[in-house]
Amino acid sequence: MLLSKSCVYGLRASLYLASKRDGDFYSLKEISEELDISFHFLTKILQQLTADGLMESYKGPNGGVRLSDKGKEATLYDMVIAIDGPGLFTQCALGLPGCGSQEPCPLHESWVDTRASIENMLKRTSLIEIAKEGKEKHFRLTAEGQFSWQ
Amino acid sequence: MLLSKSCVYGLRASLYLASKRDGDFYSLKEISEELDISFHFLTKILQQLTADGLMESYKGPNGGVRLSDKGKEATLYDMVIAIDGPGLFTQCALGLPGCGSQEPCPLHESWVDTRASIENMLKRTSLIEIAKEGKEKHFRLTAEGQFSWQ
DNA sequence: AATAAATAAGATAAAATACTCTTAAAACTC
DNA sequence: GAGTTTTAAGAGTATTTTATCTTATTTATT
Repeated sequence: MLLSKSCVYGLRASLYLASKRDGDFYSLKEISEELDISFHFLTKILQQLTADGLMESYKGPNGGVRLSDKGKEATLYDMVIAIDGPGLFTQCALGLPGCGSQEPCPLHESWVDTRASIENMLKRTSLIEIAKEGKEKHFRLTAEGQFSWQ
Repeated sequence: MLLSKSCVYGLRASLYLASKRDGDFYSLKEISEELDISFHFLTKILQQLTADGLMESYKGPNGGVRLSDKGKEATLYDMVIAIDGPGLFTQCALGLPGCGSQEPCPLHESWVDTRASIENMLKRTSLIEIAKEGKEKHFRLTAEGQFSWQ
């Protein structure tokens, strides 16, 4: 798969938050239940995003997580980088270290373009914009479609 | 990563064979040494490609593997399908089952295009053609560049 | 101050992927 | 036909990814 499961869960949770009221904290329990993601696993992933400054968390009753100012401007690309790292956008399709225009593998030239198109797709729009569109068009964010943008 | 390691090893071995004299069998030992891939692991992967009809094998002294007629016309796409399966070209970027134009996820429309560009890149040229270009331009097929197209 | 609700963090477990080892089967050489 | 070389196949191990469980720590409420 293109993205790890951690990354996909992180993206879905990010879109969830991007669709909610700005500034409010949403509990991990609620997010994990609505998006049907393992609570503990999601906790780990969002901790990473919090450590990266893309989210903010607050402990205690009525605590939870929300997008930080940085997170509100972030794109899918920023989230992918924070969770899966830059590998997808830098590595050789054949896994050869140091592959580049200097010492290319047979796929290098084609792959550079394809890689860029993946990168551009993820960079194109901010989470907030995607969530806005998702809200308008009632796009899915879960397998069973149980989540509603409200 | 985009492709599994099995898949990358399979592609590299396929390009190796595509660059060699048509019809000759090349031993797994030789391939694994030249391409710096674990012998036993490579064996498994090429067995898969043989079972799939993309390669032919011959046992005993002077035995080995070679591209079948089907394999000679194959593209990288065919090899990827044989090893990693069609998931990369069919699955939702957010992993949602049944995601499609009927019930799209927020990334669906963008992802469909990007996915197609990956598919087209892999379908564009046959192994033989890529190997021919690699030979002409001395492209790398190993980390250290020890392999030579000769 | 005590209790409860929530995230943080560490340890553990399960599953998938990557890799290795051993034995069998086929084909050649003598 | 005995011995050797090679792929085939199955079992076993290691590592990484995914997921769970347990114990802190922080904050609010009473």
